[in-house]
Amino acid sequence: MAITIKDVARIAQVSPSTVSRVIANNPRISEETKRRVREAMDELGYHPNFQARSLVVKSTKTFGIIMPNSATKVLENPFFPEVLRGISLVAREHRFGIYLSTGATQDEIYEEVVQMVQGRRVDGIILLYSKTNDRVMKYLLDEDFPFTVIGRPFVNAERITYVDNDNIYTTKQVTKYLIDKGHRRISFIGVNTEDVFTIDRLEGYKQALEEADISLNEKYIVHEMTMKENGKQTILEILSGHYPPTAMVVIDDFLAIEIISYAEDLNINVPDDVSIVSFNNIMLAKHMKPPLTSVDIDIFNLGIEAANCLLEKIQEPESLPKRITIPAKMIERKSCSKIDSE
Amino acid sequence: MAITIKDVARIAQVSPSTVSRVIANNPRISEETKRRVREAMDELGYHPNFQARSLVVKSTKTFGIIMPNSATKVLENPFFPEVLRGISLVAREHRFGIYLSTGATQDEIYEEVVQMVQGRRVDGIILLYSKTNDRVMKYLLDEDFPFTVIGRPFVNAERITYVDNDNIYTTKQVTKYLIDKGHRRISFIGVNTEDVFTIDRLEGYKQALEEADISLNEKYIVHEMTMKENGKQTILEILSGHYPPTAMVVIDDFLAIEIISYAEDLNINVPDDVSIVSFNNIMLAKHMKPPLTSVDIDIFNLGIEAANCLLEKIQEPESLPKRITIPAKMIERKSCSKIDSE
DNA sequence: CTGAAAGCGCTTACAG
DNA sequence: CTGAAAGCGCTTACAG
Repeated sequence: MAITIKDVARIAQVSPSTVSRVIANNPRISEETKRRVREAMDELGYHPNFQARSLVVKSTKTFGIIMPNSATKVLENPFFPEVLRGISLVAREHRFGIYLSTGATQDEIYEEVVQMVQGRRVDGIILLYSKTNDRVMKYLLDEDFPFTVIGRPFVNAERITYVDNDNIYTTKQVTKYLIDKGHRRISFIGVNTEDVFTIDRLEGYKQALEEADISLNEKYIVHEMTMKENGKQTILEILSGHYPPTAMVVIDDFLAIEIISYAEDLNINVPDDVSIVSFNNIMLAKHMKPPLTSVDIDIFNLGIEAANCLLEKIQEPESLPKRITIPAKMIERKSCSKIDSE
Repeated sequence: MAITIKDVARIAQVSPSTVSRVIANNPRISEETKRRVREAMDELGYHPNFQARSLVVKSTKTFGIIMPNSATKVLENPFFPEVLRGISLVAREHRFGIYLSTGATQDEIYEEVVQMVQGRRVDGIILLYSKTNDRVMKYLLDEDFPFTVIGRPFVNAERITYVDNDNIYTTKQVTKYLIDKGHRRISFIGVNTEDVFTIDRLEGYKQALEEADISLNEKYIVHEMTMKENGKQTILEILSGHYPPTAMVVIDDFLAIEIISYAEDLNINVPDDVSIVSFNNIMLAKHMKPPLTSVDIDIFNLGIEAANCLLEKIQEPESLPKRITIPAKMIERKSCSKIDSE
């Protein structure tokens, strides 16, 4: 059996309450007693039982982290480890633990969240994604449970604390960058009508086109799904069709790399024939051929700020919802080229 | 205040013990009573308090996962998300939760582990790495706490349940593959004397050379550290020196990609001038230029088996330690070429 | 088939 | 400055 507070009390010749107080470093306990109790704790190798403590103080000192859908391969995307690194950093500083969701479907995830909050397993929750239609967010809001989201909530944003890049603005800038290089036939690849960041980026792209008086060509917009199902074929068609795009803004570096390899199969060169900008600026981006021009969205800081906000929510449940915007920055490398106006 | 078993009892007009029994679906409770209690639970939206339950049944239904050093960027390596995906799968099936370490240094990690086990936060632990000198493993062994490691324990392997590839054998095969293609000047890049899998791979490499009567050239072996500190320079020197290697076995795909990009700067072509095999077979491997020949070590299964073993350890603490070997398989692509014997 | 009681390992008013 | 008692929300012998 594990060592309890009673064992320590017996050895130190004090009551359990006193032991509890020296653990909390209560100033009303004499130094002499503290010394004796601590000695006993060391001698026995005592460590407080966490469950018992949580039960009475009603705080678990742990963050619940909800990932999107762990079943699919989305996780190979470096977003996840990097955001976790940020969250870990602040968790560690405040001696919080991390409890991770395991759900594979939206329903499983929902069930898990309910258990986390009702079962008092965690003090607050960080949602690592934002979808257009999400029961989880609604539930958390209804329960008035402390939570924070990474990404822009599609509804009720004004009542939710979240941290995000300004995806509309950033993508508008990126698209402009392409336009300034002379491109007018620009494709957008990787929308997913369920993922809000994707919708925002598409919006930014559209705004840039509009400002430049370039009319929108629906054929230039390709959905993430069609890339997954039939990526190669799709790229082949778009690139070898009539009026092929001369530039692409691509939802993430992974997809960009995939596209580059398909283009190559067609003897289409990046950046000479098509320019590509993408998002995330993964470690490998600079080692690609060509080195990728990519937007660094500062995932690490997204994680840090989300955790900080959650901490605040937990400590001051009445604090107002807030939005934190993490600056994104395009890192210019060699995947885009100038084009002569036609 | 949250709803407790007492509230349910009151509404259903039974005692708390009875409510507890219907939660456990105890067969001795009449169907009629069960119905009434369940109705009350639904009506109130009751969910059991997890801490309270854990406290009495002395089981938390959660796995503790210990990552190496979350401070560094190691996590951008897709190993981590993929192994987690495997672990999640079995956790979910058995309704276990996942509690993640956050420590940034070896000391922090050690402290966390002690807290996890002494504080009874988890029922068992999965170590995601194996180092040559690891207090954590020793501690777990001394405490006789259920745990499993991914990787070969450097000491006490016979007393520890672990899952691993056969890194020695696999690397021997891979090196042979290069030798069979006519290479004799083969470099090994990415050893780290602290990481056991790295040591094993080096050993496999050495064995293959020995069998082929190729004498070992220490200059061909480069440490992970020197790659981190001075990677480009190192590769430049090795490749443009006297007797440059014509092939390299590289510890992982990331490093391989980096090396390929340095080689390119020197106008050294992969695979024409140097052949490269690496490990992990990341998603991107097939889209590289050239497509990478890489060993698929089946990280997903490593995770699944580690979790299964841990489950077994938890359920039958007296079960004997065992070793599970996950087959690895080289995926041949285009980063290696034949060479004429000199 | 069901209830009253004790207990899991802590914390925290209350009292002195 | 310290202790005895009650209680956090459950489970589980014990008894009937």
